[in-house]
Amino acid sequence: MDKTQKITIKDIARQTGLSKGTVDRVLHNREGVSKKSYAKVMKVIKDLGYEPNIYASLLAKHTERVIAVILPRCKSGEFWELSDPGIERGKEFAHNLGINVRRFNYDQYDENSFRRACNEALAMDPAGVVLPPMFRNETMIFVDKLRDRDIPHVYVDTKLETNGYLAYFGMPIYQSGYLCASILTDDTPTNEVAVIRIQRDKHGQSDPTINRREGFNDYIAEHFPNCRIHNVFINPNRPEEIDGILEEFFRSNPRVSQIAMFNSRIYLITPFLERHPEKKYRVVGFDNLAANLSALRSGMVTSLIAQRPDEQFYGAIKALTDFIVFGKVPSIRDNFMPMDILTRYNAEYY
Amino acid sequence: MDKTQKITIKDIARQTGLSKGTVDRVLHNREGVSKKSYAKVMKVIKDLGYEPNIYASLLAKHTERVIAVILPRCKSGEFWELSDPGIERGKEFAHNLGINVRRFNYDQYDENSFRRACNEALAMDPAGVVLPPMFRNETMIFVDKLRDRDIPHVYVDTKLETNGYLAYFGMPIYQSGYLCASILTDDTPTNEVAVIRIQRDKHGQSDPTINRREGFNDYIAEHFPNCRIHNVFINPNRPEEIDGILEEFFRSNPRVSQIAMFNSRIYLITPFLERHPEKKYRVVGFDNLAANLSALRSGMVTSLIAQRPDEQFYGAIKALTDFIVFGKVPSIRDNFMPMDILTRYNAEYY
DNA sequence: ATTTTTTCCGTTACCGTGCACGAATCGTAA
DNA sequence: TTACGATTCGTGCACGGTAACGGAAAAAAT
Repeated sequence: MDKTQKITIKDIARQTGLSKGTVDRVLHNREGVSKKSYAKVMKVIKDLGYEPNIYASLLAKHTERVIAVILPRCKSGEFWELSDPGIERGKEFAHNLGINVRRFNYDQYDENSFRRACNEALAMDPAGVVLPPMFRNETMIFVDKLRDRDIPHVYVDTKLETNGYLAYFGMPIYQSGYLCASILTDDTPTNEVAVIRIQRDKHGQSDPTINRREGFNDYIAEHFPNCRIHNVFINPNRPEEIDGILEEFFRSNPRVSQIAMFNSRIYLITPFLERHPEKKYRVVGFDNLAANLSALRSGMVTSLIAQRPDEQFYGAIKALTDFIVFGKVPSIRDNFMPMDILTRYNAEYY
Repeated sequence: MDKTQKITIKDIARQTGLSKGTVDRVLHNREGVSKKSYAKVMKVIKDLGYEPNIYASLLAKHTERVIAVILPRCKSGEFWELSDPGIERGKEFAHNLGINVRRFNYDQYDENSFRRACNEALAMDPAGVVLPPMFRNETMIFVDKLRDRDIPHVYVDTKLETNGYLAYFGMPIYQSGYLCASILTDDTPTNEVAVIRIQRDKHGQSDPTINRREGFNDYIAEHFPNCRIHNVFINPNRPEEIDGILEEFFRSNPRVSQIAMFNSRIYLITPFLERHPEKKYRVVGFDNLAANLSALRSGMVTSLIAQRPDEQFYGAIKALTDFIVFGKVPSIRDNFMPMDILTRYNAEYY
């Protein structure tokens, strides 16, 4: 308890017969301290269990420190917007400890714009960086620069298998696919399922849905080896085509009644679903976008699996702040967020 | 941004032609300030957008402030233990803002012990109190005393319909029953379900399972009006009887294959379930106790609905701290936690 | 008008750290 | 021994706010 008066630098100075200036030098590993004094101070610090007073420290130190958060520009209704509240909470947390959080946005389909955002962040000489590694190569280059300058960084969403990162906050992607399959089939015998996929020209971006699909396929293979998985491709840039494709597919495969989608755009198929309420499709998608939630509420979508992007960013900023201010290395390096199962009956509380 | 130098009380003193002492008095509503000066200071504070520096404040203020958390003694493996990590996180948060969190425990079946804990807390002259209102009457009396002393309090878990509380953090209990029914039936036609209930001599305690049962019954009535709900009573204090009761019931009701339980003790029936793996019961319970989780992993329990008791306490302590330190009144007074649906495939990430 | 009381306000000494400045001490070479 | 640079260390102010102390001004009482 705090019954005993808190130990201060002055106490240590007195105990060692040195001055607070010297104690301060030891505490910050600054040069100009003899080995003997250094050892003496360290010993007393340990014996007395000294803990610095952060208020006093923050008050006396007037360097502006900033954490850079580099992420795709949040378009309204899209995935990255979900991380917003988490960033705000992180900002508040960091602010209480004297650190500003600044965001650097880029176009998630434009590698150059990503590079620009990174450089912009670097120019601020940040005390730490949070980013999802959207473009593999550019991220590697950027992270190397950070390492040169001793700037810690934390990955969110996905991570790179480099080992310089301080922490990672994301979802267990493979398992999310596995979970998706278990919900879709509800563990009851299943012969055919449809997976709606998105046709896209690759840009060297990391694509978490690949991993997720593996988990899905594995679950199906393990539990229902005879189940057939149909792949249906749609193109979000040609919304007018989608309905036709779906109509066509489900007309020729009338026995398929379970539908999954591995990205956040399950809402794309709701118009189709709404035209076939009698079919009672079982539909599982990902992420609690507003459009997805409304499909959930109306009963078109059965379940959504949500990954708390906000918690990811909050966790990342908090971990970075703790490291910068207190020197605390995160006890867990790879942090997996819970996968929330949302149905129409619990969605409104998320 | 913080480009412009932060406004300090010295700035305000200069602007108003008064001294920092007076400004300080105004800021804390202390007496001894003329109306004229008061108004002048308030105006300048507003004009310049002054925000106090909490570090300096915390540093200069040497009063020990404490938040009292009054809750049942956490027995290992029982419900209240789940709130522990949340209290710890809250403690850390509060600590960063110069507030200590102290717990006061009592026996959850003993009203006198609850009263003693309350008085003990009161004797510390706390700056705020967090408590689940376990005993209605005693809580009312206690809360009245708090109000007399202007001590804010926050309810967790359940709330009383008094209106003196600062905030409430809990789960939507009725809806949790509704959700439970929807998961148990998976929206497919159902004729019979079993609800395992606990026989207990009432002690004037609040019993959230009543409300939950209502939600459950309503869902069933709305969706499957012909479904029969069997009530099976067991007594946790006579564990040796439980198996016999269950065997007996399910022998005479062989068509019942869906089981729900509204308290946190679904684990009580796993021995029975394990002896009948061929029946493939669909089982839904509440709360992620260690014992429940292991039943989930082994496949005996289908789903658990968890209510994040830790988040409740964290939220409560945070809200109280924000109120005490910054005077912030919570933007949302009644805060409902998400109801997490846990299955064997996502449970390990909670 | 003078004294007493009350109201109002400025001054000042902190709180615990950070850091710049300059002084003391040490080692080494002339 | 003296001189001189390099180390090592102590001193003191600053950070922004708090609150006790006591003095000045205003109001009330004599």
